Amino acid sequence: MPELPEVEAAARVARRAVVGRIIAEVIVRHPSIARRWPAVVRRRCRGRAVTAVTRRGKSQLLHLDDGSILVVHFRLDGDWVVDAASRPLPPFARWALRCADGRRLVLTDPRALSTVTCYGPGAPPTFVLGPEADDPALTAAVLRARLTGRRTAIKQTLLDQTVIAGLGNIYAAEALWRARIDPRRPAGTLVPSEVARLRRGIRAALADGVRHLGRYRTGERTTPWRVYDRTGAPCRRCRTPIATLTQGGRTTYWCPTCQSPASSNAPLR
DNA sequence: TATTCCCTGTGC
DNA sequence: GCACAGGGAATA
Repeated sequence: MPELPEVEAAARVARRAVVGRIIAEVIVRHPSIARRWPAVVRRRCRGRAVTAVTRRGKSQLLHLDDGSILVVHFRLDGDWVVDAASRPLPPFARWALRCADGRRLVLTDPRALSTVTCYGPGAPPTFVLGPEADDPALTAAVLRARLTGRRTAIKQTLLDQTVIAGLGNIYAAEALWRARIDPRRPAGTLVPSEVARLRRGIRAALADGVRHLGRYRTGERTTPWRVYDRTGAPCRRCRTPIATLTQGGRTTYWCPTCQSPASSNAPLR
C-alpha cells in the first residue's frame, strides 16, 4: 500500500527496526533484486551501521555510517516485516538486513516489483522529483506554476512524480474527487480557484489516508476511500454511481456528476 | 505522449 | 482461464 502516507509509515518502521544497529548480512532472495546486489555489494554493507532512515517521494533511504545509501522503493506491493533472524524468512521475502543483534528487517513483496539499490559513498542518488505532496511549502501558487502549460490530463499529471512527489493512483483520484475536478481536464486549464481546491483536496486526502493506514482491504464492503474502488457505488456527495475510465493504462475512479466542468466551476460549498 | 514490460497473486 | 493490480523505467 505504498503511496506517501504508507511509505512514510514504512520508513518509521524501518527506522525503529535498524537505526543504530550494525548490518551483519544482506540477504537477497529474488533474481530481480539480486541483479543489483552482487556479492561485492553485499559484502561492502557488512559491518556498517545504519545511521538514519529518511523518505523522498515514495522512496525510503537507509543511510549507512560510511556514507552509502540504500534506496528502497516498494512499487505496488512491497512492505516491511521486522522479525528475529532465527526465524524462517516470512512468505515473499525478497531482501533483508540481518543485524548483528539478531533483529531482521525483511522486504516482502509477492509481485517482486520492489527495488533496492545501494549507492556508494561517492555516488549518492539523485531524485528528479517535484515538491512533496504533503509539504506546507506546496502552496496553491506553487502548484499552479507546476501545472501551467501542461496539456496532459490532470489525473495523469498528479501521478507524474517530477511534477509533485508522493501521490499514486488512489490519492490522485481521492484528491480530484474532493476538489470536484474532472480527471480528464488538461492540467494547464485549471483556473486558480480550482488549483486552490485541488491543493486542499490533496492535503485532505493524504490526511485521511494517514487516519486509515492499514485498514484498507480489497473486497471489504466499505473502504475508507471516497471514490477509489467504489465502481457503481453511490457518490458520497450526490449519489451518482461512481464510474471508471482508463488514463495512461491506469484506472481512474470518479463521479461524472460532481466532477463535471459545471460542478467544478461552481464555487465551493 | 503513449504503450510495453517488469513479476506474481487474486478475484471475477 | 483471464483481466487486473496502489509504480515507474524503457521504448517507440
